[in-house]
Amino acid sequence: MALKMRHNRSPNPPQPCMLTECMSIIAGAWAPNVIWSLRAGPRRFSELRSDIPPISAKVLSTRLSELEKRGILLRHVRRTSPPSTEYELTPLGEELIPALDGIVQVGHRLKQLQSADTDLAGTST
Amino acid sequence: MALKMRHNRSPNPPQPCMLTECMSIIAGAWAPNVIWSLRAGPRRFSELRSDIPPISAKVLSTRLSELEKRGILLRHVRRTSPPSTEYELTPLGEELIPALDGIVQVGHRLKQLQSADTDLAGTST
DNA sequence: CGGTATCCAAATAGATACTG
DNA sequence: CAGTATCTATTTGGATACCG
Repeated sequence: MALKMRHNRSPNPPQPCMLTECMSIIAGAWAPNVIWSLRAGPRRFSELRSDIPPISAKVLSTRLSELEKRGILLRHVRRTSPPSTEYELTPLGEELIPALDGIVQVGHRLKQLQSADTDLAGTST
Repeated sequence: MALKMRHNRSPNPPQPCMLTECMSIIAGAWAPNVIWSLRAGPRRFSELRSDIPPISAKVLSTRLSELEKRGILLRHVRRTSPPSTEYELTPLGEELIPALDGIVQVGHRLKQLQSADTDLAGTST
């Protein structure tokens, strides 16, 4: 019988493919920034470009299409002159904000740790 | 004071570079899977390879080095014969788990939504 | 303004072979 | 077992030009 389960070493990773697939939502260097820029409300294409300085129109356009297709954001075109387009997070998209925030928190502490290390290295001789 | 605050259109994106930098912790296709596989306790190199099926030794090795350097995990070498190495999340690394989990939750609902769409499309004629 | 098309550069990943 | 080295393939991003 397969009852000789080890207390650790559990060969029980819950679908790594699922994780990979979910992570692909925010894949690419810029998707998280797009979501982040939209967290406070709708933004237009050129506003997003200013929010996220070195992003090219092509990449921004590509990311926006993908995120729209996945249901993370909505695109709203106004046929004014000049034309105007607004992008806005869906409720589901908004749920990604806390997750991104969590990662930023960890990143922040990581930097503090590294500063502390440097600090100690400098004072220990 | 700067009271003429616009209710939206706020030109106030909190350091997109910071977000980008933090996100780079989990950059690459496999880093999240590595962290995920370690969430239940220490794992050895070959165990991680089995956990995350199609990962090559080179990529796993690269990711592990990066994550170790950043302080997300610890490497513990046992000079036994044959040699054995264990990888383990640091406390900071463990803090990434809830964030990853949040993303997975959203991904999961996204899939449900898409199934619902398909379902409706099939029944509406 | 809000994109798309094309071409090119850089980063990431995979396959294979080899080492301690 | 636990990697590293090398080479190549794929993906991603950037620059520029151009269109509605």
